Amino acid sequence: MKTAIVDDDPIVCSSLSTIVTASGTAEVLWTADNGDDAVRLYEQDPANRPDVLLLDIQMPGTDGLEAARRILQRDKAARILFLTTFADKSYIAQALSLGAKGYLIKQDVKSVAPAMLAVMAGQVVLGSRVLDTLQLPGNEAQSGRQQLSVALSERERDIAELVSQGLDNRDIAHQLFLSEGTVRNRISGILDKLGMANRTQLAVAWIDAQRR
Amino acid sequence: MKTAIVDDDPIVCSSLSTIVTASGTAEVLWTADNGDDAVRLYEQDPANRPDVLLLDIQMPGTDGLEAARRILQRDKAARILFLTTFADKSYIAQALSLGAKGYLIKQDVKSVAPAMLAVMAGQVVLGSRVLDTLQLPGNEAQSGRQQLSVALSERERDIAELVSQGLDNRDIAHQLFLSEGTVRNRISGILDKLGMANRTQLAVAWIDAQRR
DNA sequence: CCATGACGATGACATTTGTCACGACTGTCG
DNA sequence: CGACAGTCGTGACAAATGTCATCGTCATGG
Repeated sequence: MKTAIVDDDPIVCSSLSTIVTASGTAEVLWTADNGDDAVRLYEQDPANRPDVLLLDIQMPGTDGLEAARRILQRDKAARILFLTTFADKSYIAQALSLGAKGYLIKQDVKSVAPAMLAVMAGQVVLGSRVLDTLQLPGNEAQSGRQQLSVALSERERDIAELVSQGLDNRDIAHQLFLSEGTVRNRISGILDKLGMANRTQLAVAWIDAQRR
Repeated sequence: MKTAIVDDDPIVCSSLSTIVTASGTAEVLWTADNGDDAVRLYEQDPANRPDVLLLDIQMPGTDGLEAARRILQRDKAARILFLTTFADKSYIAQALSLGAKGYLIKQDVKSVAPAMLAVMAGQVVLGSRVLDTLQLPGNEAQSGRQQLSVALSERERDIAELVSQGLDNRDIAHQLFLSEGTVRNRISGILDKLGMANRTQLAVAWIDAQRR
């Protein structure tokens, strides 16, 4: 199987390459660190396209969603597997409505190879936490628009930052002049938005996201 | 004030430089990414030595403790401020018995500048969690030797790894074929060894440590 | 042999964390 | 104006987490 990797973090790119290659799952045709390059490289040689494209969402400039949009416009058969840090409801909704073949969380790297195989086999793959994030029943109301709130509000980011420093709720409340209950509620909201199960996951993902 | 920074992670080096410089606390004379270079650079120009040396402990080759030992051997007046990831009891004990002027945890970067000022003023600075790690009463018994158990056992590392992936105790227990109670105990032990307060701190520090 | 330490387990306990259901205030936008 | 979103607060409750004391096995090394 042939693949290509798009991620603005060179560390992620190379470790993904290693994993994919070492597992014998696929050969890596090329990598890119931004959406524009990705689109260009994908269009370049129609005869030698990746079977599955691993695509990060958060990138400077043209992001993964936009890149996917453009690629799918030309090649309806493109198999795109999003591999990103957050299980943001808005991102997931957009990715899937675009026609992506999968949405994985960077957290569990080991699942990349099997996911690629599944995608090759025509399946759609969602990371464990991704599915939980979406409420399965028909998303009535809310027509087609989805301005849910990509990412977090400023206050939420403040709190996420402190969580990622290992502070407990009491300390966070003290530092932000809030009640402990509010902090708990805020964090609960953040976890819900990002499809995470606990503060540790938030801390880990947050650090990963900041390190850009 | 003049300073120098020693850390094997270039990202840490540069961000520390930025912080120290931007805060107007000190100018950075040089940086090094290993103990040997640090000793060499320190000895090089006795007339233009850093007032405070920021020193990481975990580095390939000659580590921070060894470097400090050698530097202090020649210059008893050297002011060394350890800045490292773990509040490991053994590390702290060694650092302080060597005559270091401080021991900070990388976690809270903002405290670096004030700590340097305090050290310049002749004080010894310990990060908040560092002090808690040491039992204040006379450490009777155990003479001078300290082979506590630098770092963690293999099993403990297994668990730390899973914690840093955001798994909860139940999942960790399941994945390692342990009881949940054992997992709790193991984590409790790890936190104690490293002077940390909760799993989130462990996760954050662990990721930081692995990213080398 | 015996001490030691890593490993695993249990049960009890206190604390922290996460959820839920509320109410209230604010500023913005159609 | 009303709808709405973001913010902050409370109280109650369930679940997860961390700590302790205590026990047993096993391997290793003096």
